[in-house]
Amino acid sequence: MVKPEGKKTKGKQVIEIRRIENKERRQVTFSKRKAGVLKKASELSLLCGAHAAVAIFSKKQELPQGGGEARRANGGGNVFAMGTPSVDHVLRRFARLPGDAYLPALEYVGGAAERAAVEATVRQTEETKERVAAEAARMSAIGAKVLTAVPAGRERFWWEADVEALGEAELPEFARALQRLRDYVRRHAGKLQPSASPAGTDGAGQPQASLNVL
Amino acid sequence: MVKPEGKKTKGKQVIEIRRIENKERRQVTFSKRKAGVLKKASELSLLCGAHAAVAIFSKKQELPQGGGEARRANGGGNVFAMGTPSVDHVLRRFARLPGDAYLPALEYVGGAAERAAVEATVRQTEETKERVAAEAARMSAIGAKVLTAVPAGRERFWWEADVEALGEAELPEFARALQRLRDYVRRHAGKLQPSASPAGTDGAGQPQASLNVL
DNA sequence: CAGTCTATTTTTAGAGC
DNA sequence: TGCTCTAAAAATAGACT
Repeated sequence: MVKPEGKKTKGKQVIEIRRIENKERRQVTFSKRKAGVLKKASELSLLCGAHAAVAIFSKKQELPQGGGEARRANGGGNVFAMGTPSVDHVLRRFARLPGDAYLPALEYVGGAAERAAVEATVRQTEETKERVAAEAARMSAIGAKVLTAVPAGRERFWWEADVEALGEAELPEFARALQRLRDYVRRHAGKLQPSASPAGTDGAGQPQASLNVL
Repeated sequence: MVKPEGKKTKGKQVIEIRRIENKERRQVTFSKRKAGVLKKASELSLLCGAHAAVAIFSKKQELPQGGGEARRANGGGNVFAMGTPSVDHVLRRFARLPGDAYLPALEYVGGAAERAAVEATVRQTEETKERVAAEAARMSAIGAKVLTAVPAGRERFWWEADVEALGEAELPEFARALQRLRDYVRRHAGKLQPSASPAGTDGAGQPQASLNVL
């Protein structure tokens, strides 16, 4: 009988599903599982033709009672990721876009179409901010909003602003703005009679683009 | 030697990650994997203390070129789910809230806190719509937006309105509203100097609640 | 559809590069 | 952080209830 020579590793161990206190282990687990969730989500999307989006922030947005400046300074560390419609797992390889400077810690996982669109627009920089915005708006419901919570820093588009920080500083006014939009939607959602589209003066650019975003 | 008696099942089979054509199989897989993704996401959130949100729509939002009415009529079939911060897997059991009538096809997976808040407000019905809205706004960046894309029907709050349908019908005006909000954010995001919070007249309700939502 | 029950396929904890 | 490797834990395709 050959001596078993012992197992090389202990293999996957059972762990309780509760906050991992060891910072290092937590970080490793975060990376691994983040990838896992994204993969699963994209597979679900692909397999069942369903819209799916995932957003993951590396650290809880605790809002340390007004540490805005500090937060913005420390690099944000706001990891983030999102996926939409179908998505080939391979796309996850494209963590960074060419116009990387604009999308720092952003891990992009999206439909090839959206991704290409964003990438293209990003290249055109400044003058196309509006178009990028429109593009983002056309993305999945979550997608757009998510793009809104990218870590802060300079040279970002509005939709990349750190909404967190903004919330801390401009909460009152921002809340009011949000309220306005809310009211607006509530008002129109009520009499939502799919009549012929008012064929009005749109501001989005693309004609009947599907605006499935708030 | 005992006759193996043959295996009872073929066990998990390998499947290609591409759209499952068989509608039935697709539906089953959807259910199973949806649960899987949600679980994974909540575990990641719990294990690493990260904000995580998942949104899954049962059917791709293809927007059949103006089938608004039809879409709203056929029950939408718009399954949806979202998760935030921590989340005990058990919470997924609470697929339906007491005030179920208001949250039909909504599968809720969220922090105990948020969930409780929403549940409570939902119970107070009509007169508390505003509070529910505020609550939603206080949820994770994605959360709020997601709540916005719930399947259509009657007796829903604005944030449950079928933004898809709305987009088709009111696109122009809606786009303008969105644009306004956009401009607003862009304008203030620029001079984002984390000064002392203006301590102004908020409209959200809870004092320094973290408004990490667009 | 939501569970149940296998037999397998996947994912991943742990340790190291 | 990103990979690699291994062994064991989880997820899940398929078939049924």
